[in-house]
Amino acid sequence: MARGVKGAETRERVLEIAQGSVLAKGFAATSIEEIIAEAGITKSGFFYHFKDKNELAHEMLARYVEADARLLDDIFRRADELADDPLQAFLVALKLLAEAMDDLEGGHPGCLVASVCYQERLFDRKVIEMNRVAVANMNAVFRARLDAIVRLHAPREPVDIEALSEMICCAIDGAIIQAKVRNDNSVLSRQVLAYRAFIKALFSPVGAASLPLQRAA
Amino acid sequence: MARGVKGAETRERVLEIAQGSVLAKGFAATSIEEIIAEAGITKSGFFYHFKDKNELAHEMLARYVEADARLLDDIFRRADELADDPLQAFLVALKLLAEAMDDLEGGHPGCLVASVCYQERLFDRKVIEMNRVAVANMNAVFRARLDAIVRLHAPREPVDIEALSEMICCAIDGAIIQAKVRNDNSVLSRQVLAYRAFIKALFSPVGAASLPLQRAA
DNA sequence: GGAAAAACTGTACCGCCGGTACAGGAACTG
DNA sequence: CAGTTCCTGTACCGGCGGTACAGTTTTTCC
Repeated sequence: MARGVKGAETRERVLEIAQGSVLAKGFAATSIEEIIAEAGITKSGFFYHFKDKNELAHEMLARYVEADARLLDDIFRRADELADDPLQAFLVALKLLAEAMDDLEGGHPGCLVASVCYQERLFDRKVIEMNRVAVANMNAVFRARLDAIVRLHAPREPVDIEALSEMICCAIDGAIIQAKVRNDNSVLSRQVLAYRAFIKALFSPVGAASLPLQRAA
Repeated sequence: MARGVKGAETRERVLEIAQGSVLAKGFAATSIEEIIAEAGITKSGFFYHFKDKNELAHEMLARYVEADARLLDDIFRRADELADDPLQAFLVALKLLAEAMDDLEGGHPGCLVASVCYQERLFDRKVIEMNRVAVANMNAVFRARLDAIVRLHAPREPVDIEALSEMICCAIDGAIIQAKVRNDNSVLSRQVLAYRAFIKALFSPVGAASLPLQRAA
């Protein structure tokens, strides 16, 4: 059962190709024949790695979710190195996140979580549940940061931390959609920075530095 | 060529069924056979109304976009009746929007614009372009409102009106995704109200009434 | 009320593709 | 060289989108 390295490479290649196709056409329209053609393997080879299309979906989402969580983790870790105060670290992290969004060549390819949720009837409970947990974890990360902030900084106004925690994921998923529909890659970082401005306005002491909401261009 | 009323009813029924299926499974997985079974017509009947599946997609999106635009228009018209000042009218409209979101039985069924954008390779240019125009128009409506506001009210902080205009659509589309994934119908109105709080904080004079960000429950 | 148009039904068929099954072979690994 | 991993080749099934077309019922409108 010891997995070799070559098999893992093929799996990874297939998953990457499948993900691209799913984000562009949806899961049902993503044909196995097309995947194997691009991956340079045969149908039998595909079914050696995945027992059916459901398993492909499962592994694909698991891979995506893990990569996404790692990315966020890296950003917050880096932000913690750069700032001591929770609020400052959060603001730094959001800036790093915005920069990461801007660095995406050809725009963000799309959020698999969103894609799955708009095709939920196609997937089994395992996949749906994985999606739910992924979003919950994502929210929890931001929630923990905001909880830490309110412990040290009184908000200018009474504030619903849950709404604020959800808001960034909403903004990102919504911004990906706007970016794709309008073919404008700048939406993503702009919306992250808008959220950042909201946070800054809420928690910075009155009379502090002005919001960086003004657009560069 | 005089279109009868019965034909229009059947078309409408088919489009409604198709939309539900597309939002739950995606376009490719939405089989014509399933639609006609639910609509109580035959395959021949379907192809009498739509020359192919592409035409179904086109009419479905057109219908959705029109309904959405009308809904927004109604809300703003009502808000204009209730308030004279652009800022107050905008805040009223957002509250009405949040209430409308809360009144949806069984949660929001999903945004067809988002669904289409996550399956763009399935549709022809006409459909893609319709999607683009729909989002652009939506943004323009909010943009016009915000422009009117800034003409009368100086924002507390320098502000990127474009980011702010996009933000509400991003929030809504993102909130629909979160609501679906987490099976929590409260996300939508909460995010609309969070956006409203942001607007209020930005444009209300310093020292004004506190934000209604605190959650009721 | 009757003609014309609209709104379908019924049947038969094609081709593509997802999916399955299974036998066999190459390639890496110890 | 033996055993496992990693595939290939072939054959086949069923479902579905889509087409074609003749016939039938229902609605509309004069």
